[in-house]
Amino acid sequence: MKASLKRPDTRSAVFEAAATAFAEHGFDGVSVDDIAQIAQVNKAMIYYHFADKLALYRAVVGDMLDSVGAAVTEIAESSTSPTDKLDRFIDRFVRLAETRPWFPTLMLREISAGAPHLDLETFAKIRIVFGAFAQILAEGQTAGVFRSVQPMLAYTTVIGPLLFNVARERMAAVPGRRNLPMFVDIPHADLIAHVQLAARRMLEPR
Amino acid sequence: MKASLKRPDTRSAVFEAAATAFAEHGFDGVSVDDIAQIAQVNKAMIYYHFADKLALYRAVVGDMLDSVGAAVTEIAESSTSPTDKLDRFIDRFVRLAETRPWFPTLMLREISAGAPHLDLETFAKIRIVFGAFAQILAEGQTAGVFRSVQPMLAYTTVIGPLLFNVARERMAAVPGRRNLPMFVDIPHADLIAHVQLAARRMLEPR
DNA sequence: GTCTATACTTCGATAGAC
DNA sequence: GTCTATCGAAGTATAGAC
Repeated sequence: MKASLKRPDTRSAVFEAAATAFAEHGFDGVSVDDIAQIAQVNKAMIYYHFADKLALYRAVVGDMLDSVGAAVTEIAESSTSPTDKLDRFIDRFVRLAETRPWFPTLMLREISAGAPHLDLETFAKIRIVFGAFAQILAEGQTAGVFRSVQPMLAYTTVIGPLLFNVARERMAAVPGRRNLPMFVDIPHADLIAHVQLAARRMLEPR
Repeated sequence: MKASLKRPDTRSAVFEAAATAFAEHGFDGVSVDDIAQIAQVNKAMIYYHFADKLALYRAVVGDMLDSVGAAVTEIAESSTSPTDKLDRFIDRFVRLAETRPWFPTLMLREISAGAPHLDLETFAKIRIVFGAFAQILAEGQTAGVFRSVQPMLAYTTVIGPLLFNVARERMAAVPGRRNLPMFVDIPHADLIAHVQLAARRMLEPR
């Protein structure tokens, strides 16, 4: 008995192929033909499951942001000290980036370009991530363990170094650059410890 | 008497048009036709002055890096305290970004993409910028006013937030996003003061 | 749901006249 | 140095058979 010609997982095959390809080469750098080839799917099927290239892209970004938002919200609402929550926020961010390497890469590319492919719906998801951070910050300020800072400046100080390091690792991945002193290998444990320390000192009340 | 048909400034017109356009839309997002139109120059003239699109791009990036490298090297070699040099490094970086808005934007885009358009010659210029920072750091460590840190981690902590904020400002520039809480206006003076404070605290020996 | 074929557009680059 | 015209490749999207 022959198996059904239907492939119920066509959509997810397209989805995963798009996620990795977009992260690697950006929105403009990936053609729909590329995605079809990676997913082992006919190109017309992509247009059957998604309205167009942009809708597919937004689906990928939105899905990632939902995961990250849920993860950091859980940390913000857990029952430890604000300082510990901050440490865990940083740690979780780096660990998520290890599990889904395309997530920080894709987001970094997008925001560096001025986020031309994101709509307000996507920004609402981003806001949840920032909101979790701001919640931790406010809790610490109320408790008197954090000083008063503009939340976005504090967020910038934490996320900026993490994203910059993602970019550094990506640049180092190109053959022939490994020996450049800029691209020394920095273990993620060191990165996490350093950002945690810098964040804690930044927020110390004096 | 008719003026000469020659336009000795054709090359620089192309150069400036390319700089702003590449920063705004990235390498792939700008066509040679676009540059020709902005510069009010015939497209074939671009290929007369530059080998190809990539060579033009690298010329733009290289020129910017030369300027920044010279500026920060001057600071590193000046005769003030390491702490003051660090403050001035941060201040100068933001001020240069104001004078030539396309510089940080373009660099951020490029490194976010994994720097696929940069060659080793360009990395040598980048290294000069990082080298100036590392020199300030080492001087402070020798003097005992800075703690021991991996230079690239320290650099990341300073540059990361600055570049992240550039991206934030660019995203906020799109109509309809201004009212989003993520995109509150942060005066550059506040940004500078905040990063200076965070950097100083990060490097405090304890 | 799946595939082939193709219409339509944009882009990088060059040939060759002046 | 300057310009016109154009080639050839690549990309998005759709029409329409099965």
